[in-house]
Amino acid sequence: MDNTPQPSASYHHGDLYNALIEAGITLLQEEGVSALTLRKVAGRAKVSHAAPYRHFADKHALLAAIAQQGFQTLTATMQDAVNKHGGSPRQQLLAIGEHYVQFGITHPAHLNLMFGEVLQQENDTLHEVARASFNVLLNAVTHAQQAGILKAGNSRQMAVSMWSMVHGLTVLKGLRLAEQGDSELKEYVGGMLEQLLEGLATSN
Amino acid sequence: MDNTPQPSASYHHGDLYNALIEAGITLLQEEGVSALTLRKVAGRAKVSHAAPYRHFADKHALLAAIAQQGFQTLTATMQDAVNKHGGSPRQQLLAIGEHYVQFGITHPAHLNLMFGEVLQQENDTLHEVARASFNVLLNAVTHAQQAGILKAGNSRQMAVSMWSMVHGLTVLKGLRLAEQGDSELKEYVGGMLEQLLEGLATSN
DNA sequence: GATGTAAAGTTTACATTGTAAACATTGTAC
DNA sequence: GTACAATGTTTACAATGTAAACTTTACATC
Repeated sequence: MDNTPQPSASYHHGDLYNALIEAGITLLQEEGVSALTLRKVAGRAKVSHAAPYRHFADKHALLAAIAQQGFQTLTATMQDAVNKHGGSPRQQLLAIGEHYVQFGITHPAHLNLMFGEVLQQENDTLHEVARASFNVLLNAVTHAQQAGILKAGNSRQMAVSMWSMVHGLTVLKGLRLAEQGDSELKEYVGGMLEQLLEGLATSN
Repeated sequence: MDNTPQPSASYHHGDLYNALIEAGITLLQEEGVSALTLRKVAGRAKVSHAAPYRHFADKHALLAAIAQQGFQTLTATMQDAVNKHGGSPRQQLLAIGEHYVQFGITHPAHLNLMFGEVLQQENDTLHEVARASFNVLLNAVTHAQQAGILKAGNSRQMAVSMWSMVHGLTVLKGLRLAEQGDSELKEYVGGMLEQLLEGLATSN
Protein backbone atom coordinates (compact mmCIF):
# COMPACT_ATOMS: atom_id res chain seq x y z
CA MET A 1 0.00 0.00 0.00
CA ASP A 2 2.39 2.58 1.25
CA ASN A 3 5.12 2.90 -1.29
CA THR A 4 6.87 5.77 0.41
CA PRO A 5 10.35 4.63 1.43
CA GLN A 6 10.67 3.81 5.11
CA PRO A 7 13.03 5.74 7.35
CA SER A 8 14.96 2.44 7.40
CA ALA A 9 16.45 2.98 10.82
CA SER A 10 19.09 5.55 9.95
CA TYR A 11 21.97 6.39 7.70
CA HIS A 12 20.22 6.02 4.38
CA HIS A 13 17.43 8.49 4.29
CA GLY A 14 15.32 6.87 1.64
CA ASP A 15 14.15 9.93 -0.23
CA LEU A 16 16.57 12.67 0.61
CA TYR A 17 16.30 14.28 -2.79
CA ASN A 18 12.67 15.27 -2.28
CA ALA A 19 13.11 15.84 1.42
CA LEU A 20 15.70 18.52 0.67
CA ILE A 21 13.42 20.24 -1.79
CA GLU A 22 10.58 20.24 0.71
CA ALA A 23 12.83 21.50 3.46
CA GLY A 24 13.99 24.26 1.15
CA ILE A 25 10.45 25.31 0.33
CA THR A 26 9.56 25.41 4.00
CA LEU A 27 12.57 27.57 4.81
CA LEU A 28 11.74 29.86 1.91
CA GLN A 29 8.22 30.22 3.18
CA GLU A 30 9.09 30.77 6.81
CA GLU A 31 12.25 32.85 6.66
CA GLY A 32 12.82 34.03 3.07
CA VAL A 33 15.59 33.37 0.56
CA SER A 34 18.39 34.74 2.66
CA ALA A 35 17.73 31.98 5.20
CA LEU A 36 17.83 29.33 2.52
CA THR A 37 21.29 27.90 3.16
CA LEU A 38 22.44 24.45 2.19
CA ARG A 39 23.37 23.68 5.76
CA LYS A 40 20.00 24.63 7.18
CA VAL A 41 18.26 22.61 4.51
CA ALA A 42 20.42 19.64 5.38
CA GLY A 43 19.72 20.19 9.05
CA ARG A 44 15.97 20.15 8.49
CA ALA A 45 16.29 16.88 6.66
CA LYS A 46 18.39 15.60 9.56
CA VAL A 47 21.45 14.79 7.55
CA SER A 48 24.97 16.16 7.74
CA HIS A 49 25.76 19.41 5.99
CA ALA A 50 27.53 17.76 3.07
CA ALA A 51 24.88 15.15 2.33
CA PRO A 52 23.03 17.31 -0.21
CA TYR A 53 26.03 17.03 -2.53
CA ARG A 54 25.08 13.41 -3.22
CA HIS A 55 21.91 14.71 -4.90
CA PHE A 56 22.67 18.22 -6.09
CA ALA A 57 25.82 19.43 -7.81
CA ASP A 58 25.74 22.69 -5.88
CA LYS A 59 23.40 25.13 -4.19
CA HIS A 60 22.27 26.50 -7.50
CA ALA A 61 21.06 23.07 -8.55
CA LEU A 62 18.95 22.82 -5.42
CA LEU A 63 17.45 26.24 -6.07
CA ALA A 64 16.59 25.19 -9.59
CA ALA A 65 14.87 22.07 -8.28
CA ILE A 66 12.89 24.16 -5.80
CA ALA A 67 11.85 26.50 -8.59
CA GLN A 68 10.87 23.52 -10.69
CA GLN A 69 8.72 22.16 -7.90
CA GLY A 70 7.07 25.56 -7.72
CA PHE A 71 6.12 25.51 -11.38
CA GLN A 72 4.71 22.03 -11.01
CA THR A 73 2.58 23.12 -8.09
CA LEU A 74 1.48 26.16 -10.04
CA THR A 75 0.56 24.05 -13.05
CA ALA A 76 -1.52 21.73 -10.91
CA THR A 77 -3.25 24.65 -9.23
CA MET A 78 -4.12 26.28 -12.51
CA GLN A 79 -5.28 23.02 -14.01
CA ASP A 80 -7.56 22.57 -11.02
CA ALA A 81 -9.06 25.96 -11.71
CA VAL A 82 -9.74 24.93 -15.29
CA ASN A 83 -11.32 21.63 -14.30
CA LYS A 84 -13.68 23.29 -11.86
CA HIS A 85 -15.14 25.51 -14.57
CA GLY A 86 -15.36 23.12 -17.48
CA GLY A 87 -18.55 24.66 -18.76
CA SER A 88 -17.45 28.26 -19.06
CA PRO A 89 -14.25 29.29 -20.86
CA ARG A 90 -14.60 32.77 -19.47
CA GLN A 91 -14.86 31.48 -15.93
CA GLN A 92 -11.85 29.29 -16.59
CA LEU A 93 -9.71 32.27 -17.54
CA LEU A 94 -10.79 34.23 -14.51
CA ALA A 95 -10.23 31.26 -12.21
CA ILE A 96 -6.74 30.70 -13.58
CA GLY A 97 -5.92 34.29 -12.79
CA GLU A 98 -7.30 34.11 -9.29
CA HIS A 99 -5.43 30.94 -8.46
CA TYR A 100 -2.22 32.31 -9.88
CA VAL A 101 -2.39 35.44 -7.77
CA GLN A 102 -3.39 33.39 -4.76
CA PHE A 103 -0.34 31.19 -5.17
CA GLY A 104 1.94 34.18 -5.59
CA ILE A 105 0.60 35.98 -2.56
CA THR A 106 0.79 32.98 -0.28
CA HIS A 107 4.29 32.03 -1.50
CA PRO A 108 6.02 35.29 -2.38
CA ALA A 109 9.58 34.11 -1.84
CA HIS A 110 8.98 30.96 -3.83
CA LEU A 111 7.47 32.86 -6.74
CA ASN A 112 10.34 35.26 -6.64
CA LEU A 113 12.82 32.44 -6.84
CA MET A 114 10.94 30.86 -9.73
CA PHE A 115 11.19 33.98 -11.85
CA GLY A 116 14.49 35.20 -10.52
CA GLU A 117 18.08 34.37 -11.20
CA VAL A 118 17.60 30.65 -11.77
CA LEU A 119 15.35 31.28 -14.72
CA GLN A 120 17.87 33.58 -16.37
CA GLN A 121 20.33 30.71 -16.37
CA GLU A 122 20.43 28.06 -19.07
CA ASN A 123 18.29 25.22 -17.79
CA ASP A 124 16.18 23.33 -20.28
CA THR A 125 14.33 21.26 -17.70
CA LEU A 126 13.27 24.32 -15.78
CA HIS A 127 12.16 26.12 -18.92
CA GLU A 128 10.17 23.03 -19.77
CA VAL A 129 8.10 22.99 -16.60
CA ALA A 130 7.64 26.75 -16.75
CA ARG A 131 6.33 26.32 -20.24
CA ALA A 132 3.94 23.65 -19.00
CA SER A 133 2.43 26.17 -16.61
CA PHE A 134 2.04 28.62 -19.41
CA ASN A 135 0.41 26.01 -21.60
CA VAL A 136 -2.45 25.58 -19.16
CA LEU A 137 -3.36 29.18 -19.79
CA LEU A 138 -2.67 28.93 -23.49
CA ASN A 139 -5.03 25.99 -23.81
CA ALA A 140 -7.74 27.86 -21.96
CA VAL A 141 -7.33 30.80 -24.33
CA THR A 142 -7.56 28.56 -27.37
CA HIS A 143 -10.62 26.96 -25.88
CA ALA A 144 -12.23 30.35 -25.35
CA GLN A 145 -11.49 31.30 -28.93
CA GLN A 146 -13.12 28.13 -30.21
CA ALA A 147 -16.12 28.88 -28.05
CA GLY A 148 -16.33 32.28 -29.71
CA ILE A 149 -15.68 34.19 -26.51
CA LEU A 150 -12.36 35.64 -27.57
CA LYS A 151 -11.28 37.03 -30.91
CA ALA A 152 -9.60 34.63 -33.27
CA GLY A 153 -5.99 35.51 -33.87
CA ASN A 154 -2.71 35.21 -32.05
CA SER A 155 -3.66 33.08 -29.06
CA ARG A 156 -0.09 33.00 -27.79
CA GLN A 157 0.06 36.76 -27.59
CA MET A 158 -3.28 36.88 -25.82
CA ALA A 159 -2.06 34.36 -23.30
CA VAL A 160 1.12 36.34 -22.76
CA SER A 161 -0.98 39.43 -22.10
CA MET A 162 -3.08 37.67 -19.51
CA TRP A 163 -0.16 35.98 -17.83
CA SER A 164 1.77 39.22 -17.75
CA MET A 165 -1.08 41.09 -16.20
CA VAL A 166 -1.70 38.51 -13.54
CA HIS A 167 1.96 38.00 -12.76
CA GLY A 168 2.52 41.73 -12.61
CA LEU A 169 -0.38 42.21 -10.25
CA THR A 170 1.01 39.54 -7.98
CA VAL A 171 4.30 41.36 -7.75
CA LEU A 172 2.65 44.73 -7.29
CA LYS A 173 0.74 43.40 -4.33
CA GLY A 174 4.05 43.48 -2.51
CA LEU A 175 4.25 47.13 -3.32
CA ARG A 176 0.77 47.70 -1.97
CA LEU A 177 -0.03 49.95 -4.89
CA ALA A 178 -3.34 48.25 -4.98
CA GLU A 179 -4.26 48.34 -1.34
CA GLN A 180 -7.26 46.25 -0.56
CA GLY A 181 -8.00 43.26 1.59
CA ASP A 182 -7.56 39.74 0.39
CA SER A 183 -11.28 39.23 0.61
CA GLU A 184 -11.61 41.51 -2.38
CA LEU A 185 -8.75 39.90 -4.22
CA LYS A 186 -10.97 37.78 -6.36
CA GLU A 187 -13.00 40.78 -7.43
CA TYR A 188 -9.88 42.81 -8.13
CA VAL A 189 -8.30 40.18 -10.34
CA GLY A 190 -11.59 39.66 -12.04
CA GLY A 191 -11.97 43.37 -12.72
CA MET A 192 -8.53 43.66 -14.22
CA LEU A 193 -8.95 40.68 -16.46
CA GLU A 194 -12.37 41.87 -17.54
CA GLN A 195 -10.77 45.07 -18.75
CA LEU A 196 -8.40 43.07 -20.84
CA LEU A 197 -11.00 40.62 -22.02
CA GLU A 198 -13.13 43.48 -23.24
CA GLY A 199 -10.32 44.43 -25.54
CA LEU A 200 -9.98 40.85 -26.70
CA ALA A 201 -13.65 40.04 -26.98
CA THR A 202 -15.29 39.04 -30.24
CA SER A 203 -17.82 41.84 -30.02
CA ASN A 204 -15.18 44.36 -31.11
CA MET B 1 32.29 73.99 -12.83
CA ASP B 2 33.01 70.47 -11.77
CA ASN B 3 31.34 69.91 -8.45
CA THR B 4 32.15 66.23 -8.21
CA PRO B 5 34.37 65.68 -5.17
CA GLN B 6 38.03 65.25 -5.99
CA PRO B 7 39.83 62.00 -5.19
CA SER B 8 41.61 64.13 -2.58
CA ALA B 9 44.84 62.19 -2.76
CA SER B 10 43.78 59.10 -0.81
CA TYR B 11 42.22 57.82 2.37
CA HIS B 12 39.01 59.80 2.24
CA HIS B 13 37.21 58.82 -0.88
CA GLY B 14 35.00 61.84 -1.19
CA ASP B 15 31.81 60.20 -2.34
CA LEU B 16 32.05 56.60 -1.30
CA TYR B 17 28.34 56.26 -0.65
CA ASN B 18 27.43 56.74 -4.28
CA ALA B 19 30.54 55.02 -5.55
CA LEU B 20 29.48 51.86 -3.72
CA ILE B 21 26.02 51.99 -5.21
CA GLU B 22 27.44 52.46 -8.69
CA ALA B 23 29.92 49.65 -8.18
CA GLY B 24 27.10 47.44 -7.01
CA ILE B 25 24.99 48.20 -10.06
CA THR B 26 27.91 47.43 -12.34
CA LEU B 27 28.53 44.11 -10.64
CA LEU B 28 24.85 43.27 -10.86
CA GLN B 29 24.87 44.04 -14.53
CA GLU B 30 28.06 42.18 -15.38
CA GLU B 31 27.90 39.12 -13.13
CA GLY B 32 24.45 38.88 -11.54
CA VAL B 33 23.28 39.04 -7.94
CA SER B 34 25.30 36.10 -6.72
CA ALA B 35 28.45 38.06 -7.52
CA LEU B 36 27.24 41.08 -5.62
CA THR B 37 29.30 40.72 -2.46
CA LEU B 38 30.19 43.53 -0.11
CA ARG B 39 33.86 42.81 -0.50
CA LYS B 40 33.80 42.95 -4.28
CA VAL B 41 31.84 46.17 -4.17
CA ALA B 42 34.40 47.63 -1.79
CA GLY B 43 37.18 46.41 -4.04
CA ARG B 44 35.70 48.12 -7.07
CA ALA B 45 35.53 51.36 -5.15
CA LYS B 46 39.16 50.78 -4.12
CA VAL B 47 38.55 50.79 -0.41
CA SER B 48 39.09 48.13 2.20
CA HIS B 49 36.45 45.49 2.68
CA ALA B 50 35.04 47.03 5.85
CA ALA B 51 34.75 50.58 4.56
CA PRO B 52 31.15 50.16 3.35
CA TYR B 53 30.05 49.85 6.98
CA ARG B 54 30.67 53.57 7.44
CA HIS B 55 27.83 54.19 4.96
CA PHE B 56 25.56 51.18 5.14
CA ALA B 57 24.42 49.33 8.22
CA ASP B 58 24.75 45.98 6.48
CA LYS B 59 24.59 44.33 3.09
CA HIS B 60 20.84 44.56 3.05
CA ALA B 61 21.00 48.33 3.37
CA LEU B 62 23.27 48.53 0.34
CA LEU B 63 20.91 46.35 -1.66
CA ALA B 64 18.04 48.62 -0.70
CA ALA B 65 20.01 51.66 -1.85
CA ILE B 66 20.79 49.95 -5.16
CA ALA B 67 17.12 49.13 -5.60
CA GLN B 68 16.24 52.71 -4.78
CA GLN B 69 18.65 53.99 -7.39
CA GLY B 70 16.98 51.64 -9.86
CA PHE B 71 13.56 53.13 -9.20
CA GLN B 72 14.93 56.61 -9.59
CA THR B 73 16.46 55.72 -12.94
CA LEU B 74 13.21 54.08 -13.96
CA THR B 75 11.22 57.14 -12.97
CA ALA B 76 13.48 59.41 -14.99
CA THR B 77 13.28 57.10 -17.99
CA MET B 78 9.51 56.98 -17.88
CA GLN B 79 9.24 60.71 -17.38
CA ASP B 80 11.43 61.19 -20.43
CA ALA B 81 9.02 59.06 -22.40
CA VAL B 82 6.15 61.25 -21.27
CA ASN B 83 7.94 64.47 -22.12
CA LYS B 84 8.74 63.31 -25.63
CA HIS B 85 5.09 62.75 -26.44
CA GLY B 86 3.50 65.74 -24.79
CA GLY B 87 0.89 66.06 -27.50
CA SER B 88 -0.58 62.59 -27.41
CA PRO B 89 -1.72 60.89 -24.20
CA ARG B 90 -2.03 57.61 -26.04
CA GLN B 91 1.53 57.84 -27.32
CA GLN B 92 2.65 58.70 -23.82
CA LEU B 93 1.18 55.51 -22.42
CA LEU B 94 2.72 53.39 -25.13
CA ALA B 95 6.09 55.09 -24.72
CA ILE B 96 6.07 54.52 -20.97
CA GLY B 97 5.50 50.84 -21.57
CA GLU B 98 8.26 50.58 -24.14
CA HIS B 99 10.78 52.33 -21.94
CA TYR B 100 9.84 50.22 -18.96
CA VAL B 101 10.35 46.98 -20.85
CA GLN B 102 13.54 48.30 -22.35
CA PHE B 103 14.90 49.08 -18.91
CA GLY B 104 13.94 45.67 -17.59
CA ILE B 105 15.47 43.79 -20.48
CA THR B 106 18.73 45.68 -20.38
CA HIS B 107 19.00 45.43 -16.59
CA PRO B 108 17.37 42.13 -15.63
CA ALA B 109 19.28 41.54 -12.42
CA HIS B 110 18.68 45.08 -11.26
CA LEU B 111 14.95 44.88 -11.94
CA ASN B 112 14.81 41.58 -10.15
CA LEU B 113 16.47 43.07 -7.11
CA MET B 114 14.09 46.04 -7.16
CA PHE B 115 11.03 43.83 -6.96
CA GLY B 116 12.59 41.04 -4.96
CA GLU B 117 13.28 40.48 -1.33
CA VAL B 118 14.18 44.07 -0.47
CA LEU B 119 10.75 45.29 -1.44
CA GLN B 120 9.03 42.73 0.78
CA GLN B 121 10.87 44.22 3.74
CA GLU B 122 9.62 47.24 5.62
CA ASN B 123 11.34 50.21 4.06
CA ASP B 124 9.39 53.41 3.73
CA THR B 125 12.00 55.24 1.68
CA LEU B 126 12.12 52.47 -0.87
CA HIS B 127 8.35 52.26 -1.07
CA GLU B 128 8.35 55.99 -1.61
CA VAL B 129 10.58 55.97 -4.68
CA ALA B 130 8.78 52.94 -6.06
CA ARG B 131 5.56 54.85 -5.69
CA ALA B 132 7.10 57.80 -7.52
CA SER B 133 7.75 55.54 -10.51
CA PHE B 134 4.18 54.38 -10.41
CA ASN B 135 2.92 57.94 -10.22
CA VAL B 136 4.47 58.79 -13.57
CA LEU B 137 2.19 56.22 -15.11
CA LEU B 138 -0.76 57.20 -12.96
CA ASN B 139 -0.46 60.81 -14.07
CA ALA B 140 -0.35 59.77 -17.70
CA VAL B 141 -3.51 57.72 -17.21
CA THR B 142 -5.30 60.62 -15.56
CA HIS B 143 -4.17 62.84 -18.38
CA ALA B 144 -5.53 60.42 -20.94
CA GLN B 145 -8.83 60.30 -19.13
CA GLN B 146 -9.08 64.08 -19.15
CA ALA B 147 -8.32 64.05 -22.85
CA GLY B 148 -11.22 61.67 -23.32
CA ILE B 149 -9.05 58.84 -24.56
CA LEU B 150 -9.68 56.52 -21.66
CA LYS B 151 -12.87 55.82 -19.77
CA ALA B 152 -13.50 57.87 -16.70
CA GLY B 153 -13.41 55.79 -13.56
CA ASN B 154 -10.82 54.22 -11.34
CA SER B 155 -7.60 55.58 -12.76
CA ARG B 156 -5.51 53.82 -10.15
CA GLN B 157 -6.82 50.46 -11.14
CA MET B 158 -6.23 51.21 -14.80
CA ALA B 159 -2.66 52.19 -14.03
CA VAL B 160 -2.16 49.01 -12.03
CA SER B 161 -3.42 47.01 -14.98
CA MET B 162 -1.00 48.65 -17.36
CA TRP B 163 1.94 48.46 -15.02
CA SER B 164 1.18 44.83 -14.28
CA MET B 165 1.02 43.94 -17.92
CA VAL B 166 4.24 45.68 -18.79
CA HIS B 167 6.10 44.39 -15.77
CA GLY B 168 4.86 40.89 -16.39
CA LEU B 169 5.94 41.00 -20.00
CA THR B 170 9.38 42.11 -18.96
CA VAL B 171 9.72 39.11 -16.69
CA LEU B 172 8.31 36.73 -19.27
CA LYS B 173 10.93 37.83 -21.75
CA GLY B 174 13.37 35.90 -19.60
CA LEU B 175 11.21 32.87 -20.13
CA ARG B 176 11.23 33.43 -23.86
CA LEU B 177 7.55 32.63 -24.01
CA ALA B 178 7.28 35.50 -26.39
CA GLU B 179 10.17 34.79 -28.68
CA GLN B 180 10.90 37.61 -31.00
CA GLY B 181 13.81 39.90 -31.69
CA ASP B 182 14.32 43.11 -29.81
CA SER B 183 13.73 45.03 -33.00
CA GLU B 184 10.10 44.02 -32.75
CA LEU B 185 9.90 44.74 -29.05
CA LYS B 186 8.30 48.10 -29.55
CA GLU B 187 5.60 46.63 -31.74
CA TYR B 188 5.01 43.79 -29.31
CA VAL B 189 4.57 46.04 -26.30
CA GLY B 190 2.42 48.33 -28.35
CA GLY B 191 0.21 45.47 -29.45
CA MET B 192 -0.29 44.21 -25.92
CA LEU B 193 -1.14 47.61 -24.55
CA GLU B 194 -3.48 48.28 -27.45
CA GLN B 195 -5.43 45.19 -26.48
CA LEU B 196 -5.79 46.55 -22.98
CA LEU B 197 -6.52 50.08 -24.10
CA GLU B 198 -9.32 48.81 -26.27
CA GLY B 199 -10.96 47.48 -23.18
CA LEU B 200 -10.43 50.78 -21.41
CA ALA B 201 -11.32 53.08 -24.26
CA THR B 202 -14.19 55.54 -24.11
CA SER B 203 -15.79 54.08 -27.21
CA ASN B 204 -17.05 51.11 -25.23
C1' DG C 1 25.87 -17.06 2.94
C1' DA C 2 30.25 -14.56 1.75
C1' DT C 3 31.97 -10.87 -0.86
C1' DG C 4 32.85 -6.92 -3.90
C1' DT C 5 31.12 -2.73 -5.55
C1' DA C 6 28.25 1.29 -6.06
C1' DA C 7 25.29 4.47 -3.70
C1' DA C 8 24.49 7.46 0.00
C1' DG C 9 26.00 9.63 4.29
C1' DT C 10 29.69 11.59 7.53
C1' DT C 11 33.84 14.01 8.91
C1' DT C 12 37.44 17.06 8.23
C1' DA C 13 39.34 20.92 6.04
C1' DC C 14 39.51 25.30 3.73
C1' DA C 15 38.42 29.65 1.04
C1' DT C 16 34.91 33.26 0.81
C1' DT C 17 31.86 36.24 2.92
C1' DG C 18 29.43 39.29 6.37
C1' DT C 19 30.26 41.67 10.33
C1' DA C 20 32.24 43.37 14.84
C1' DA C 21 36.00 45.78 17.30
C1' DA C 22 40.04 48.26 17.77
C1' DC C 23 43.02 51.35 15.59
C1' DA C 24 44.59 55.20 12.10
C1' DT C 25 43.96 59.26 9.39
C1' DT C 26 41.85 63.37 7.90
C1' DG C 27 38.74 67.48 7.86
C1' DT C 28 36.73 71.08 10.57
C1' DA C 29 34.87 73.90 14.36
C1' DC C 30 36.28 76.49 18.07
C1' DG D 1 46.44 74.68 17.07
C1' DT D 2 43.76 71.37 19.31
C1' DA D 3 39.89 68.37 20.00
C1' DC D 4 36.45 65.88 17.94
C1' DA D 5 33.70 63.70 14.42
C1' DA D 6 33.84 61.36 10.13
C1' DT D 7 35.84 58.13 7.37
C1' DG D 8 39.18 54.28 6.34
C1' DT D 9 42.05 50.22 7.67
C1' DT D 10 43.38 46.00 10.10
C1' DT D 11 42.49 42.10 12.61
C1' DA D 12 39.49 38.58 14.06
C1' DC D 13 35.76 35.36 13.89
C1' DA D 14 31.47 32.76 12.82
C1' DA D 15 28.63 31.08 8.99
C1' DT D 16 28.49 29.23 4.52
C1' DG D 17 29.63 26.59 0.13
C1' DT D 18 32.34 23.07 -1.40
C1' DA D 19 36.13 19.50 -1.99
C1' DA D 20 38.29 15.16 -0.33
C1' DA D 21 38.77 11.22 2.31
C1' DC D 22 36.45 7.97 4.95
C1' DT D 23 32.20 4.96 6.53
C1' DT D 24 28.04 2.54 6.20
C1' DT D 25 24.58 0.20 3.73
C1' DA D 26 22.15 -2.14 -0.25
C1' DC D 27 22.56 -5.40 -3.74
C1' DA D 28 24.28 -8.30 -7.37
C1' DT D 29 27.07 -12.28 -8.17
C1' DC D 30 29.34 -16.39 -7.00
